[in-house]
Amino acid sequence: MSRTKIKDLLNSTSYGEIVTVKGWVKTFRNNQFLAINDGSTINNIQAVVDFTTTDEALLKRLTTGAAVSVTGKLIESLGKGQRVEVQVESLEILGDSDPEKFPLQPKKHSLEFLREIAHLRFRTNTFNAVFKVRHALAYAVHKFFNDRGFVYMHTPIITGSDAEGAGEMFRVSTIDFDNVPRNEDGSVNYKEDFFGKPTNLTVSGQLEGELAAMAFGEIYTFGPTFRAENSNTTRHLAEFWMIEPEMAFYELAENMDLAESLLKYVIRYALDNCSEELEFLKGRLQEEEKQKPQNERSELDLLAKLNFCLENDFERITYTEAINILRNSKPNQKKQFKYLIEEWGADLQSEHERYLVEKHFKKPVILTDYPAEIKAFYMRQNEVDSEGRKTVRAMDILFPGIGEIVGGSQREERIELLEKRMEEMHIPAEELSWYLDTRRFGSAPHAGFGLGFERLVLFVTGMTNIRDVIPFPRTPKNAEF
RNA sequence: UCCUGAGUAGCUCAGCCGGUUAGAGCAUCUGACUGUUAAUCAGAGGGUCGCUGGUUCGAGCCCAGCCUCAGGAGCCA
Repeated sequence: MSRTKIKDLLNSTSYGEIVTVKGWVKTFRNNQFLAINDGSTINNIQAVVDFTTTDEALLKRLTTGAAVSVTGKLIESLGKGQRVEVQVESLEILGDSDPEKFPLQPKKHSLEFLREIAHLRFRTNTFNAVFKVRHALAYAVHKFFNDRGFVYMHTPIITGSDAEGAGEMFRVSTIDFDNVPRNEDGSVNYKEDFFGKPTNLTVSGQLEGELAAMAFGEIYTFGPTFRAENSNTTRHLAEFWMIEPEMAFYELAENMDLAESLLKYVIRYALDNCSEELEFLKGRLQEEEKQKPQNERSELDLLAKLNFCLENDFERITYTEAINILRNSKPNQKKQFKYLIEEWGADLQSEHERYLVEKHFKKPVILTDYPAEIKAFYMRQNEVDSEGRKTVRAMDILFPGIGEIVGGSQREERIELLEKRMEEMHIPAEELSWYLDTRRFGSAPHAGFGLGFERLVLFVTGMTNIRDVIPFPRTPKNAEF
C-alpha cells in the first residue's frame, strides 16, 4: 500500500479510509498514542495503538526516533488537540532507535547542542521549518530571475585568479604536502600541481559574471562561495551561498531597484508559501526573546517585521548624508559610539550601520556613493565633488539585525579609469586581461550586486546565528559531517 | 585574530568563604495507570567536575598554560 503524506492526512476529511503513514516517532505517550512526523509538515499525526492486542515487545520498540510504518483507519480524533488520527491496524518498525543513545528527547534543546548533532537536527521542528523556508527562498530567487529573462550562469568554483580581492582564499592543490616539488631557488614549483599553476576556491563569481552580462544582457549566479577569513561571528561562514546578478546597461538606481524588488519578492514568496513554518518560527523567536530584558526585545514579531519590510520603501541615502546624520546623532555627541564619527572618509562600523537601520530610519537602508578609498577597484568613479572628494557608485543594503545583506555597485566601464585605479591599488592588470577585454571590446555601462543567501535566510526565519540556517556550517576549526 | 563569558550526569543547570559520600529537573530503566498532548505517579541506575600542571593537610571552587564553545569587534555577504 502506498503511503500518504502527513501533510495531506492532516487536511483530509476522508474518514473511514484505510491509510498508511511512514515516518519517525516523536513521542509515544500512555502506551498508545504515537506522534509520527514524516517531514512533509512540522505537525505530527497521532496514531492510536491498541496496546491490549499488540505484542508488548513491539510496543517497547516504539521509541523516539524510530522509523515506523503504520496502517489503519483515518478517523475523527476522540481526544482534544488534533482533528484527525489513525486507528492503527498494523504496525511495522522500519528502523529501531536505541533510546539510551538517541540524543534527541521530546524536550527543548539548545541550538548550540543541536549544532553538534547537525546530522540529526533536521528532525526537530525548528530545523524542519528553517530548511523549508531556505528551500522556498532558493526557489523564489530562481523564479524571480527566470521570470525577468535573466540567464542562470555557472561561474567556476575553482579559480586561477587571486586578484578578486574579496578576502583570503582556500588553496586548491593536489601537491603532496610531505613531498613538495621545488624550484631551484626553493620556491614551490606549481607547474607540478594539478592545474600547472596556483588555484583557489572562488570568493566571488562577479568578474566572470560581468563577462556573461556583456553578452546575455542580464545574468545571475547562485552558488557556493568560500572565504578563508578567520571570522568567528554569528553572520560569517567559510562556505556560504551567494546570489550575484550582473546587468548590462543598468546604472546605480536601476541596480538598487532590482535588489529591492528581489528582496521583497522572495520575502513575499516565503510569506505566501511557508505560513505554517513562519508562524512556528515567530513563536520560537518570542519564546527566545522572553529570556532577554525588555529593551532588547524586537518591537515587531517575525511576521510583522517581514510585512513591514514589504510595505515600505528602503531608505536610500548617500554615504555623505549618512556621515552627517551620524555626526549629529545622540550616541556620537554623547560619545556612546566606540568609534566616533569625526571626518568624512571613515569606514562605517557595524555600530553605525545598526544605528542608521535600527534607530534612525527603523527600516532597511541603502547606502550609496562611498569614498573610493574604502571600496573595490571595479566600482564606477563619480565626478570629484566641489570639496575634492572622490566617491564610487557603490551601494550596500543594510538590514536590521543582519547588517550588510547586499553589496553592489555600478561597474567602471571606462578602461583608462579602470586601469589607472587598478594600478593605484596594485591589482595586476596582466592577470585580469580577460576581464579588461570587456572594456576593450564594446564596453557599456553595467552594474550588479552580491546577496548573501544565508543572511537572507537569517532575516526571514528570525534565527540569530548563521550556523543555524545552513545544514552543515563550515567555520574556523569546524568542518564536521 | 582581539575583547568578554562559559565548560559539572545523555540534555538544561545549581553547587555558599577551599572542608565529610558532588545535587535538581528532564531523559533512560523497572513497576503502576490507560484518551494522552513535552502524559502522570512511585522507585532505580547514571559523574575522568574540558585537558595538563601547580598551590594546599585538603581543589568542582584558587593560580598558570592549553583546548572547545558562545556573545561582541574586525574582515565581509
